Amino acid sequence: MTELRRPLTLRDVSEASGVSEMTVSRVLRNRGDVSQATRERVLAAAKRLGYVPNKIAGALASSRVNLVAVIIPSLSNMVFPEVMNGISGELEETSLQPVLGVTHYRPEREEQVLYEMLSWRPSGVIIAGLERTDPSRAMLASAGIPVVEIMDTDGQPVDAVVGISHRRAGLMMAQAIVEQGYRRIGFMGTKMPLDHRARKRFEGFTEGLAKAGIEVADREFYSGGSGLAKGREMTKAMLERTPDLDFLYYSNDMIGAGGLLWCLEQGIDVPGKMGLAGFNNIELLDGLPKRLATMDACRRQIGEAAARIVASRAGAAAQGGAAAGDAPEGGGERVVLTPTINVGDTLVRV
Amino acid sequence: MTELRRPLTLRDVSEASGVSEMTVSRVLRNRGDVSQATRERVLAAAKRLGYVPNKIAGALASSRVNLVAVIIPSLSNMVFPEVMNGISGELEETSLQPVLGVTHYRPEREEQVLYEMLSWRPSGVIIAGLERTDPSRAMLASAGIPVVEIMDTDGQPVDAVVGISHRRAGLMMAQAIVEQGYRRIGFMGTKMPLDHRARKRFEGFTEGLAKAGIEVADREFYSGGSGLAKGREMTKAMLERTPDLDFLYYSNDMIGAGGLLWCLEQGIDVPGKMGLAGFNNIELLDGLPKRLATMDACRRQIGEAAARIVASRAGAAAQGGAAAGDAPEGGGERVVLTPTINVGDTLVRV
DNA sequence: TTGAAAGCGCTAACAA
DNA sequence: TTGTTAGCGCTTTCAA
Repeated sequence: MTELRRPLTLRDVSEASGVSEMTVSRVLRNRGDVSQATRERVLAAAKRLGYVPNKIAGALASSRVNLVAVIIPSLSNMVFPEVMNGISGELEETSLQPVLGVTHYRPEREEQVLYEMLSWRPSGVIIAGLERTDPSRAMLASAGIPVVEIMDTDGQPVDAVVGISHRRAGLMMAQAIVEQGYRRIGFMGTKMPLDHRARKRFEGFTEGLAKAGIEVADREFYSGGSGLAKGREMTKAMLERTPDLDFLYYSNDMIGAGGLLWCLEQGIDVPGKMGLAGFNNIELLDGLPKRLATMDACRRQIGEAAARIVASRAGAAAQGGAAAGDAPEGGGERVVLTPTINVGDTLVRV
Repeated sequence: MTELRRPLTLRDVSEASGVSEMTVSRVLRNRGDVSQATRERVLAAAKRLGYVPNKIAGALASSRVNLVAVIIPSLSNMVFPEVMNGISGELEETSLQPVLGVTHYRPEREEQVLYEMLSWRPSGVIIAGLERTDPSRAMLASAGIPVVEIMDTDGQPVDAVVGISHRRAGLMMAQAIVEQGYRRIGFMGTKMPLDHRARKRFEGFTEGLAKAGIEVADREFYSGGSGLAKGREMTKAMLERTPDLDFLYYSNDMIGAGGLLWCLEQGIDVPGKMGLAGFNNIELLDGLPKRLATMDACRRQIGEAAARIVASRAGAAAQGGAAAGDAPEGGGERVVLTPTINVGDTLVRV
């Protein structure tokens, strides 16, 4: 194998195969009519040389980039990998490729990441949440590409939106809890300014309780990883502080699972004396001694629906539908999924 | 806000500010000397218009791309998000950006992803594992950029490598187990052809046992997600089949945790009658009723070290060190980290 | 400190 | 079916 001094170009393949650059380009992209004989010669030459096309040049020339920017707050959160899987699963059918950016829940970081990704002129953006800085919103609005905001539908999207209403999710859970006769309810969750969706669930939750004339009896907020251990600690602390609670609502399954394990160890009668519920329906729950009640946030479906929107609009644009920037090109799709309660073993008293 | 018909270019900023394109470019990249007055006019115009530079054109012109391709098998695996965090943490100090590709443990998918990413001419590649198809290896070898293979050091890298010896990890665990007097040992793990690192740990493990004249008494392999539930099922099945086992070694913490929960529910004396160990030292373990013995795979450190190698070499190249393709440019770094056993509560008999 | 010209590697559009 | 020409938006290089 010869050591190369520089990356190969189309011209190298052209010379090696005795076919014009243009025709080589056609062969490699499967565009236009090329005779079988020529095609084979080109392919053979490209393979022999180990040619890898330069998408940068291609993208500049064609002003077409098969990238979709996906911007999420975190990878550690369990939630997002599954959304990602939905997105990539759906995009595999197309020529689009997801490119991931992570913001760590920091708005200014989101701004940077967005700027960075938009400067690659992707074919679309899928971005978590609806809350963002004005500059971020302005960038999205003027990018001239499909923008899908995901996870949450409580707010004003820039363009399309796919998600669930977290407010409604909280409200539904409150109703289910009240229906089961629980009255002294404690809440544990992440510090709110960071996590808007958790905040909205909490707001919906208190609203739901209020309808039954109930207030949250105790609450605690934490920051840092959503671990089992955190759930244990907080649960212990809360029950020592407010021993007469009969229900614990957690803003995510991970801390909920920690709380559940702690309660079971203490020999607390679950769900007889104490009910528990989390949020997200993570796979983990299936393996616990009792299944924590929770709510399915439709993560995979959200990813899939978002990807479909981008793919269909990007496809239409590529096939020469509306000109770039031609006003809201049919856009503004609004997909509101309905989360379902998974009662598990910790909500319904038998 | 005026609706735009096309993406803004440098020329637009140039016209709006009355400064040449070249000088605008200098301002926006902080290169070369520009008077304070000019700089301010340009910046103001760019901001007012909402200009976002086109990196595609920039990259083509400068043949410099601030992207690092990161290729991993899965996002669901717990392991990789933390490696990713290590990588992005380290790259935040530089101008490099990680771009993620996921292979789902499929070699042919790896080949595609690699081809796709290399066609964007990234400044480096960080890729999990050492086992890959010949075409993949060829692409990496001839890309003319730093390549860091991570996680595993048992094998022949293309260029640099950062990781642990999984063979040695398995062997160490075997020794620790034997030292504690366990003799009837069962193994549970993923189906091997998929997961080379799990395979190597298993090989090292059997080798370690063999040194003590012991063989694995029972084994079971599964495919599909590494869930708590899987660990429960398998553990139950194995202990019904081979009731006299006194130790269970799991190829990952998740199934190990499931097994542990099951054993505790059954009232099995852990670690007196039955020891257990997993692999990875995931955060989850801290919240279990007993902490599963495990091994720290140095995930974050691996990500950091890999990113440092890419950053330092990419930096050197950009500053005009060796010409591209100039033979192994100082490369071939080899970072072998040493995993440590975390004995938890399930390995050491008191 | 600023500007003008050339060209990065590819593809669109048109010609043969 | 194949080839030619121009140019995508920026940066490099060189001149002023």
